[in-house]
Amino acid sequence: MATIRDIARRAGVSIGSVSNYLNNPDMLSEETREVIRRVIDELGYHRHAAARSLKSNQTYRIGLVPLISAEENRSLAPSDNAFLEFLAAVNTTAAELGYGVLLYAATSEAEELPIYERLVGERQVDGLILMGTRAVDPRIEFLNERQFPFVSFGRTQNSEDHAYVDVDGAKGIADAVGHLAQLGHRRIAYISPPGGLMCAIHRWEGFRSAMAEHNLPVEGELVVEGGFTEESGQIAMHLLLDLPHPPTAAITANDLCAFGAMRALQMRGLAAGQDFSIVGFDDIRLASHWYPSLTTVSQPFRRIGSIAAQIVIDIITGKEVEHQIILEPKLIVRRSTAPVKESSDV
Amino acid sequence: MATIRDIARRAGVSIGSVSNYLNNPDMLSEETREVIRRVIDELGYHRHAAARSLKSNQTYRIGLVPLISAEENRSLAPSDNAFLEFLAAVNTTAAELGYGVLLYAATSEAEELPIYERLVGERQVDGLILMGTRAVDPRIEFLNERQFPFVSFGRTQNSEDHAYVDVDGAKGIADAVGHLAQLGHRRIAYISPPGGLMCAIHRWEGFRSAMAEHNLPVEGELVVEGGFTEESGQIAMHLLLDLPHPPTAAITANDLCAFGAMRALQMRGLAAGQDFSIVGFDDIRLASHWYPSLTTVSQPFRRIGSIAAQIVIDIITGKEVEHQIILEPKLIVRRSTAPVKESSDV
DNA sequence: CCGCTATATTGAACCGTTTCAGTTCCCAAC
DNA sequence: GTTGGGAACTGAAACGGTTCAATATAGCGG
Repeated sequence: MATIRDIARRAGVSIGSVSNYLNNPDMLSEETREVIRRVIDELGYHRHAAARSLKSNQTYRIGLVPLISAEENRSLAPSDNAFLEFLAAVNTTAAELGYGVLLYAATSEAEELPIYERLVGERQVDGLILMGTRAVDPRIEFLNERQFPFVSFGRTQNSEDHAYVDVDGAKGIADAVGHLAQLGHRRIAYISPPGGLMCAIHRWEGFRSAMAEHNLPVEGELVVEGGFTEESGQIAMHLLLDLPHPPTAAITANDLCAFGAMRALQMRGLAAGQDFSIVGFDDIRLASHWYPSLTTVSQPFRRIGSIAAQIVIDIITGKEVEHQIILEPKLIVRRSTAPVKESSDV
Repeated sequence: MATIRDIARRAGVSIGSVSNYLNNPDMLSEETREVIRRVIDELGYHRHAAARSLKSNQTYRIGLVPLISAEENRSLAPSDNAFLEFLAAVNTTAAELGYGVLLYAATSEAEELPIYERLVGERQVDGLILMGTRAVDPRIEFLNERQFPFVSFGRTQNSEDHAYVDVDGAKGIADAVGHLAQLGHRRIAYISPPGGLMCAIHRWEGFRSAMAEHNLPVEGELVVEGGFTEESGQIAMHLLLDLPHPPTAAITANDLCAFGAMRALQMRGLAAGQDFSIVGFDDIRLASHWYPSLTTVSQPFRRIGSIAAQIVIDIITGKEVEHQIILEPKLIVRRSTAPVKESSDV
């Protein structure tokens, strides 16, 4: 395969000029550029990425370490459309800016940190995008300490010292509570995201304060820790329906969880959207196609992914821009929520 | 950051020994190994990936170029769970074998080939995994010509000369036809995958021959080209229901398409699984959670992804193994198919 | 005690870029 | 006609590994 030397020889110029053609074209005269252009075309020359990286310390790659559950059950980086939308946007925006996305799978939480250490240590990527932040996140501590460029989707306890994009989960949940309150629901259950996650903390805060604002009591038995899977929603809903004095509505961890909850209702002969109101989170594509269609808090995953890629590349290239962005989610009202039925509210 | 020379100096050995420690540890005496191990631990040393690649011509990365529609409408590399499952498996298996997965988004078909040329030309990856193969696929022609390691998910017209994993789509569709025929359906519609795709050809062959086998006529008006999206299914189904003599069942391009078709039924007051039978393809997770649950041809995406990664890495490392694998799909019968209703079969 | 083999270790050369100090050339200014 | 300065171009050195021919050392039989 052709090297920069082959091009130089064939074009009758020095390797320095060829390199300049590739990196600082306006240092060359138009004639020289033209000659080099022709030879490069002729030979179908491409720069050797590794050689370039070695010398320039840039890989033009950003890394992403998804947590993939081997057994396809409860995973924090949910194996669902939300992640896919996010990834698609990251990937598209990165590609537009000339960056590839390196994926390195972790199959358990314990594997994560070593993978980050390797990616950073081997200089496989110029920057990283994290997801599923915990309140205290060892990955973020590590990257901060190493001063490695990164951005997280989600905040942490100490978010002032790193770049992030996040959705105002508190507001999203508060809107959901408001919506249900307006429909007359008083016994509103809350199926929370998995404990360690920072988003669980924000959302809980939103739930708590919105309930207070609407003068609704938060009852311990109506608060359950769920997960981002159908199964978790199903289990949680069964639990709630087994209570002596069950709720009339539930706000769930995400849309998949909501689907599971709806399934539990169905199994007991209850109709979601009639006998019981369900609110999801995420607004994945199927939410609107579900039956009944799902009322849910919409997260703009494509925008989030695009912004995350943008930010981490800005950091890499040393551009000074806003690095801490919180987007507004939006409550999408559909058919899975309805006015409370007197009968069921014993 | 520490280099191999730092390690060598500090351990009192030559750089060659350190390199051997990393690549051929049994060339060293136990004592030397021990000393080097300690120093490496102490300094948290990792090999510089680019330097390694430059000399050894190996990147320990495999590439994947998903076709991502910017406007999130009809895409060949469908933005749905099927792809995600596949990707998760590729990524997991690759990681197990020490490979990362480099994603480079294409946002249009025209962009694809140039991206492959760059990835190969710049030696960004050691091998590639393709998806959504066309009957005559320029990407495959290019890679074959360059003798670049790759495997495709899906066959082509000339599949003898490249490695692939595929599902026996013909058999899957034939099974679906058999199932519907057994339920008494005679007017079976077929909503096909997009035209250029090789899988469309195989599946069509399966449909045609299975219909013949069951002595059912294939009527032109009951065959529609669809796509891998809900929208396409909805449109196609409306088309079919507008016919003077509509079908009683339909086999669709994939599960999303089936969901769209079911939605069209619903909009006309027809109940899928009662008034009309629908068969999907893929068996994504939501198929079983849908209402009514979807009868569909199950593709083992996780196995496919895992095998694809395995094969391409085998090719890269020069291992001689079976490189052309066809997996059996499996018809999963659920509630969206039922015996034909006499009334609707005018 | 010598030569021989096997094992362990060494370090220079090389991979293909980027970078930068240095050279050449040309023209404007005095 | 000399000088100074800028634009265009050159090529050696460096990036951090891997590889391999050469060397050192140890062990052993005769």
